[in-house]
Amino acid sequence: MVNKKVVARLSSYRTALLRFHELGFVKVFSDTLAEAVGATSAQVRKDFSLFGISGNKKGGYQTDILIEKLQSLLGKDRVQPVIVVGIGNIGTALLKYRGFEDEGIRIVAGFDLDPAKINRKLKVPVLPADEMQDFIREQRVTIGIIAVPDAAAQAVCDTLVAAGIRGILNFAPIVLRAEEGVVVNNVNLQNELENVIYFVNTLAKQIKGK
Amino acid sequence: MVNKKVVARLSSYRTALLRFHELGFVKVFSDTLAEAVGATSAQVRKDFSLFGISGNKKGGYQTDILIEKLQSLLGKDRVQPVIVVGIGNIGTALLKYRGFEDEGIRIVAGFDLDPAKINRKLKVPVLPADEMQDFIREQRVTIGIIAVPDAAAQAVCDTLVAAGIRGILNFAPIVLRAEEGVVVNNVNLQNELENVIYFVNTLAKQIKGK
DNA sequence: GGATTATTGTGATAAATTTCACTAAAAACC
DNA sequence: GGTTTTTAGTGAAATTTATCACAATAATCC
Ligand SMILES: NC(=O)c1ccc[n+]([C@@H]2O[C@H](COP(=O)([O-])OP(=O)(O)OC[C@H]3O[C@@H](n4cnc5c(N)ncnc54)[C@H](O)[C@@H]3O)[C@@H](O)[C@H]2O)c1
Ligand SMILES: NC(=O)c1ccc[n+]([C@@H]2O[C@H](COP(=O)([O-])OP(=O)(O)OC[C@H]3O[C@@H](n4cnc5c(N)ncnc54)[C@H](O)[C@@H]3O)[C@@H](O)[C@H]2O)c1
Repeated sequence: MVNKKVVARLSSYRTALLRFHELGFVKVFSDTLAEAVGATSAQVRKDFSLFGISGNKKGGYQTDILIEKLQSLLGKDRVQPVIVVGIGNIGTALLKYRGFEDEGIRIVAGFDLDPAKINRKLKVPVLPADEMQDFIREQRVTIGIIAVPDAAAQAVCDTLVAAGIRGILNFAPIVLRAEEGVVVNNVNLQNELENVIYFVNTLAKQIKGK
Repeated sequence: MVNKKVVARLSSYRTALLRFHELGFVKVFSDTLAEAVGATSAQVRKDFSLFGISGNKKGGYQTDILIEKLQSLLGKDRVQPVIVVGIGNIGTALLKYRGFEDEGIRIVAGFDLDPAKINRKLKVPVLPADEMQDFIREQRVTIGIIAVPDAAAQAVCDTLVAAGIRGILNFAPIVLRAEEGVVVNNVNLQNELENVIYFVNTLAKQIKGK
């Protein structure tokens, strides 16, 4: 019943609400929120009802209470430690990004095979890959990001899962196999770009064709 | 009828096929392909039938012909020039990534407001934002990637569209408004991570609850 | 305080997407 | 050359996801 898309919308609602809150909005209506995230008002209400979130007939939803509930649903009530494996282009971008901290996501370490990438002095240290398993166990990290080349991704996945990682965000363009109970979410940037290219090309053809 | 998800699968089929081809596979079956991309064989065949791609009863699909057809559908028969706006963490990762070139995606320039980021000498030059519109028009670029802070994203989007960009891959966590006919695809990394966190947390609860 | 208005909450309905399950045809086998 | 096997192709069915539309109700107005 609760699927990836609904949860993604919850995240978007939350992001939008934080902005509204900052702008001083005390309450917000389903259609305001819908507009902000590109959905319909009925969908906003349906989504909320799915999680037992209710507002006020007339009067909408109280911004701070709503934020509170979404925070809790999305696990924002405590800091989530996350590690990044593969400190190349993408891995570095993630490590350097300052936006996660305010959102309760703390990248606690990076790992890489390449000795040149290792640096224990950084605020977010980059450690050798062979220290990864111990680190995960000791720090009880459950979320990992895979940003290694595709050929290495499955092996890294296996290692992570063996050490106790339960959720993976994967940037490598392959389908990872992991045991039941491990959550894998893929971000394939090339596919995303190709998607744009496809629709631009077909739209262009349609227009020419008309 | 043709939606984002189908096209995303086409991209995945293509990626998998290139690997199969490299491994010397001359033909491939719907269930092999399905397994490689995490789909079902019926879905693979349905997807292909949607695009008029047919194989051979028994004998499956001929790898090279299939690749050819997907290439053409995905606009790989010519190089697609792309620009990146905002050469921060994500923008830099994209500019430096070597994998796009082999895939017919050429990042032709980056743009940034910050003078410190400008460098015309690079293989992929980083240019001042105010040269962006002329560049797009002169080079007839139609695809752009937005990797600027959320507060700047809508303005950048408007500028891009005014200059002729028809498709946008957006990394900023806001919903961009663009005129009809402009394709916008959002990649929200924070949402993707929160998704993983959500499902890890709810799975953990379920297990404890049982 | 009764009428009016605005907005939620949700069953019913519709649309989209996926899977099923079977037909047809090509290849392999005997 | 006929039989068996294998796999594509595809309508039909099932499932999932989104929209509609309206009753319920709280605030506002007069
Ligand atoms: N950068 C992009 O824009 C982009 C775009 C599309 C896809 N991707 C995908 O994202 C992934 C990462 O891309 P990137 O550009 O950051 O790659 P990269 O080559 O810059 O970095 C990969 C890093 O992983 C490290 N590594 C390799 N094997 C490892 C292992 N077993 N354990 C730990 N570290 C290991 C390497 O030393 C390197 O530092 C790749 O799968 C790539 O296909 C990236
Ligand atoms: N880096 C990540 O891991 C990450 C994670 C989640 C979301 N994001 C989102 O991706 C976007 C980019 O993130 P980032 O970390 O690369 O940001 P960043 O701050 O490192 O880089 C942004 C760049 O955009 C430039 N810029 C600002 N306004 C501009 C304008 N009008 N025209 C041209 N350039 C302009 C800045 O000078 C800067 O170089 C942001 O919206 C961020 O919220 C990034």
